[in-house]
Amino acid sequence: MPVSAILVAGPTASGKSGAALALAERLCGTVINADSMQVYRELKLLTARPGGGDVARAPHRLYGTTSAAETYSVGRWLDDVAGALVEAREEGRVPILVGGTGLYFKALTEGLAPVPEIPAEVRAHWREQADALSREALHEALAARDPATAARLAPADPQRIVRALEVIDATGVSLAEWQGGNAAPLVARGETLRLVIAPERGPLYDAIDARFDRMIEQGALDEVRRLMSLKLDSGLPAMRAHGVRELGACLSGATSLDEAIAKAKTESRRYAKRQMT
RNA sequence: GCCCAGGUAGCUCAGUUGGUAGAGCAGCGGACUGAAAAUCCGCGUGUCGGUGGUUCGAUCCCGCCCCUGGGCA
Repeated sequence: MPVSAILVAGPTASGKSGAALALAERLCGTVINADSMQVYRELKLLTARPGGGDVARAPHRLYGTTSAAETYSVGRWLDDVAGALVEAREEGRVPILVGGTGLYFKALTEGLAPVPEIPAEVRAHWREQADALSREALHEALAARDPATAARLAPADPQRIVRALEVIDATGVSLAEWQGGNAAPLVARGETLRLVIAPERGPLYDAIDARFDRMIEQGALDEVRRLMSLKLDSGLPAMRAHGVRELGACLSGATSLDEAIAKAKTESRRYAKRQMT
C-alpha cells in the first residue's frame, strides 16, 4: 500500500517540528504546517514557528502565510493543503504534515462538510447577537430555526451555536444536515503513515515552561508589542494565541512580567492537556 | 520579650450559634466538522497548624506550644 503522506501529531512542545524536519531530510520530504496558529505571519516566536535554519534544511509550506488581521479556518487550510500536496507530489517529495491542530488532521483524513462560504455580514451579525444575547436566548434562537442542530449543542456553547445560526441563516440548510455528508478527504487514512508523539506529562510541562522562557529571551515581548501596534480586533484568532493576551496585559502595565509568564505557561499546559485527549 | 491578626484543598479564601467542611483558580477525565492555541461538559477526604482540656461529640470553646504577618519595646 502506497504512503501518500506522513502525519506527525502530538501536544505542543513535544518536538513534533524537529521530528518532521528530520524525516523530511532523510526522506526528501516537504514539511507542511497543520497548526492553526503557525500560519499567522506576525506570530513567529510565540507559535514556535520553524526558523531560518530549519527552513534551509527542507522545504516548509503554509507557515506564516496569513496576516493576523485575517480569520483563518479549517476550510482555508484544506484549500491551502490541497495546493501544497499537489506541489510536493509534482516535485517528487513526500508530504510531511505536522501540527497540533487535531481538527485539521481530522478534516484532512475524513473530509469536511461542503458548507459554502458564509457571507461576512451574516457572520458579523450573529457574532454581535452572541455578545448581545444571553447564552440561553442564543440557544433558543437556534432551536427556533434549526431544532436538530440545537439539540446536539450544549446551550452554554456560544461558539458552536453561532456557527449553526450563520449556516442555517445563509444556506437555509441545517448544519446537522450539512455535516451528514462530508466531501471526500484529501488523503485517505489508509495511505498515511501516522506518528503521534506522546511524552510523559511531567517532562512535557517542564518543556513547555522552558520553551516559554526561551521565547521571552528571544523577544516575545517585542513581537507582542508589534502585534498590539496593529490595533487588531481582540476577537481575531491570532489574538488568542497563547501569550498574546498575557504579555499584552504586561505591556500595558496591568500585570507584572512574572505574572504574565506564569499565566501564559498555564494556558499552554492546559492546551497540551486538551490536545492529548 | 510583650500586644494584635492570621494558620482550613496544590494556591487564594469562605464556613461551621459545637454534630468531622465548600467556592474560585490550578489539576485530572472527556467532548469536538470553517475562531480548534477556540468552545464546552464532568470530577472536591482535606491529620480544618500541634498538643492537652471542657463536652455525648471539637475544625469551632479554653490552656500551652509552633509558624507567618503587623505593631510596641
